Amino acid sequence: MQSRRWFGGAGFSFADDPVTETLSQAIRGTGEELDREPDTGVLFGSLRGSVVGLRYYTGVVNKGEMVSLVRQPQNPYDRNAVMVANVYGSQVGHIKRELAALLANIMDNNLARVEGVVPFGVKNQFTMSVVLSFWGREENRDAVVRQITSRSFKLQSGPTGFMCVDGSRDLPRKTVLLTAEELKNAFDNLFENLMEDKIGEREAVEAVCTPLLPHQKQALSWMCVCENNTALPHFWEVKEGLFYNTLTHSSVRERPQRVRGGILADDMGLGKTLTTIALILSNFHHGKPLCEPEKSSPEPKASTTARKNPEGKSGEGVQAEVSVAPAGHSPCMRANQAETQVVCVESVDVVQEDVVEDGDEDWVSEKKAKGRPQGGKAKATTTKKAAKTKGKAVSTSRKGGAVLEDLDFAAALSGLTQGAPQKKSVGKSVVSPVEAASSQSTDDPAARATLIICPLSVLSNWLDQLDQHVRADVKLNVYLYYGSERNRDTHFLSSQHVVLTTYNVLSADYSGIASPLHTVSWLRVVLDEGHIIRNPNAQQSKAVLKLNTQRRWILTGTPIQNNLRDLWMLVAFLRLKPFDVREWWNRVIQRPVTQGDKTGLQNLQALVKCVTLRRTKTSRVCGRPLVSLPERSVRIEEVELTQKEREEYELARTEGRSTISRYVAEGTVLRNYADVLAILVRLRQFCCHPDLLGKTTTHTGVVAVTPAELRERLIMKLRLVLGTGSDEECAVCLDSVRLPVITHCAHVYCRPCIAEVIRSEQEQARCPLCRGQIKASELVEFPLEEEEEESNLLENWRSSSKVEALMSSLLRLRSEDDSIRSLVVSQFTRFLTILEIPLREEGFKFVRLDGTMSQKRRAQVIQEFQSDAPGSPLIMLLSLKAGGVGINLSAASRVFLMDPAWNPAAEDQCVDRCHRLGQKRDVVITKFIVKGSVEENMVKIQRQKQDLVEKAFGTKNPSERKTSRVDEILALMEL
DNA sequence: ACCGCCGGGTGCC
DNA sequence: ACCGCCGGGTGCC
Repeated sequence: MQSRRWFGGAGFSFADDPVTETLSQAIRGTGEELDREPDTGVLFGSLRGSVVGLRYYTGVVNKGEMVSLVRQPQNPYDRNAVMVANVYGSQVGHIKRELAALLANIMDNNLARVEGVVPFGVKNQFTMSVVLSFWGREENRDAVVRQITSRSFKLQSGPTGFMCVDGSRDLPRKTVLLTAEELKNAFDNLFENLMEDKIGEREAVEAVCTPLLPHQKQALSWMCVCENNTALPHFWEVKEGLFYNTLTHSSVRERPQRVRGGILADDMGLGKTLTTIALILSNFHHGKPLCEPEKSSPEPKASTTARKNPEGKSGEGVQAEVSVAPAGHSPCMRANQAETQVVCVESVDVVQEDVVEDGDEDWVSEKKAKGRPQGGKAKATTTKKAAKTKGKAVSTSRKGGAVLEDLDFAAALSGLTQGAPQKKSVGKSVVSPVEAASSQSTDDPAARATLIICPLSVLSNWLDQLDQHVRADVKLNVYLYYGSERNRDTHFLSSQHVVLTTYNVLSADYSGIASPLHTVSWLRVVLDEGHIIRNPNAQQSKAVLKLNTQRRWILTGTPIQNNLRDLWMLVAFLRLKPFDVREWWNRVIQRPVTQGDKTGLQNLQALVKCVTLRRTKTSRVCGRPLVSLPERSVRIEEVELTQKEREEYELARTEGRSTISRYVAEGTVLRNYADVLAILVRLRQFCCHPDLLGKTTTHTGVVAVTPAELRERLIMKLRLVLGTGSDEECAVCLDSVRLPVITHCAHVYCRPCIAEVIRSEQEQARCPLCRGQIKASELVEFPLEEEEEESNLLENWRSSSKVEALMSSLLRLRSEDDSIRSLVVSQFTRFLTILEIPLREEGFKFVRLDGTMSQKRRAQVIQEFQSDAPGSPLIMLLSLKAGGVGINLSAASRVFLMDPAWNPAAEDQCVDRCHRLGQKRDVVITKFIVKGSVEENMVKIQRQKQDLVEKAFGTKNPSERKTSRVDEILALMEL
């Protein structure tokens, strides 16, 4: 019989078991095409079938529980085989042969996604019923129905009452639907109020020389608990010897792997970096510190220059601060050494959790193996006692000066009981988090390095902060894994304390043959700005998922922007079972939530809550604000145009209005969207400076005749839409446009996004915005030209009202207090160029930061601006979206916003770069608004926008967005 | 599986 | 005895 099992075996668990890995990969792999739109499929109907061969597998399925159907084309007995697996990836059985033939046909041809629900409970011994439902695109309905009926199965319409996740009843679940507004609010608040009341505080170890603020101590405490506490999240219970998940109502025999890590989603500026550094130093194996200061020989802070500068000559791949002491004698290694005195075997946090060790469990389970239920209480007591006994054993088991550490002890215990059946049955313990050290005992104790992955822009920030917050006499090995000369030796990497790298390097390595970063067994992986990996199709996301580590952290200020799907990737990275498998995420969370199902949302909230800590700048702890930032005030300075400027402006405005009116009359606004936008951009540019338009003064809107002319026109539009730094979004990915291309119908997308549309729709490809025909060959991108007329711009330089307004503000400021630094912000980089002239003339020392600069140059500029050395610049010219989040410009306390942005959040984000932790002065923001212009209207709309309750996330389709944007434009033009 | 199916043993009652 | 019937072995794909 054994030999007939070609796949699977006795109750396998998740990641550790290679077989399961294959299985979950198989599950992941299925239906990926359809999974791309999990919430758009239509239900064709359902039918009852049977699952056979139950007795060969260990997967348990409860009444009403969902199962997944996985094709097994390689099955030696039947190439049509369809395997049935439960939520945790354990195989349950197979679909009966004849039905499997039908499903194979449907699944292989991608005609429908097939989902299974088991209507009757666990007692099925040999076969069981399964209700299969078929979801897919409407155009495939006929084919599916035909397939089913031709094989004389009967398709019932509707879900036949067994669709519920919560399968306690055989009745269709009553779904409580939420209104869009409720949903939106709930979603907005998803990440709010996640502060656990019981969260304690924890001091960092001495090695961290910066004192932690109270909220940072809380975060540290929380992070340590997340890492050390092997208890399962509260939605797991032990029921009748099985691990039961209250979210999915399903059970597993094997203890699911607990998430060790989470999402630290604090607002930026609250010190996520510092807290993470504190975590690295404070919580090595078993809650003990990684490094302690070398008290014997305090060394002067040395060689900081080497680590500081990723761009130094040899710059890249520097070993920062080489540890001199042989590894074994380094204090940093102590945690691993048996002969060292153990300071605290269990951290305070762990002790609270009522630990039950592996061995104890077995002991308990054997005791009560026969006499079933009842006395749950008695069992719990036994468990507790066992825990206590064990605790004692640990603290007294010194043998020849060696102390058995808790886990070693646990391992020893489980070793003794190896012969006993590996069945894990623990009495229903009083404390809901069920512990078992089993997951830990599989950890590689040699793993010691933390890998930090961040965007290039904050790489230097990490180095700075490590330098700043770690005591100089602590030998922390930090290796910057970056640049072509980086050391790829895995032993070397493994021996570091911290390895720092970027997402780009990671994905570059990953696409290679043997990725060093994927070979190392990490103690911890930290994703800084973790929202970067929200697109699961991205190479860097895939690379990140494949890292081999015990603990996983995501640092982000913006865990989700507007789409539930963003969250999945984070969940998958954390391996939050079982939702790291797309199917369960879709079925349990995504589809229900997008359909407005209240329980779906509650599940989502529970899920998020158990892995996330988020505080905002305005959060309060015990009634006190988290951080006390200096005041910030906004004043609007109205700018009057000169007579001549006004005339020019009115001319352009009148022309623009008539063009747009014509589109409105023709009903072609949407189709001429880029044109409309261009008109608007032109007016906004006029408000800043008449020369901003450059050579784009040609009239748009005129129908082009020759292809060259058309191309020229499209490029011009593209430049108008994007080149100015306005925040246009791609209608496919709904993100800011990257690698912009413009279609012949004048709509702008990211090249990869629209290329994918064209690839998948082939000849029928249509523009997502206007449904016009599009072809790959007709996509126009920016030519690599420019710059000839830049000098022209500066030679015939003239001023403008807004320039004058800024200059007089700056001059006044300098005469009042010449230590105050300012950010001068515009969306138009050309405007920044124009501003350079008068700044130079008046003898202001300034730097400039915009999106065209190399990362290297950016870091230099930021450092220069932040430096308090005499003669350092007073002003930074900053393009609104340059550098993204996370840049620290706290040296500035004045912000001049030269032109209003579409998106008030972009302005806020920009201001936040100086109004953040470390800011000593009150921050004053000045917004220049030209009186009687589009700018005034933009400010009005910004205000309305803030009050506006938008429709729920994700569901809003791109053209809808554009429609509302068009409404805005009409309002701006007073049409 | 308290089934169905297979195949060997068996063969009036 | 080329059947029926009985009862044991057996059992997913």
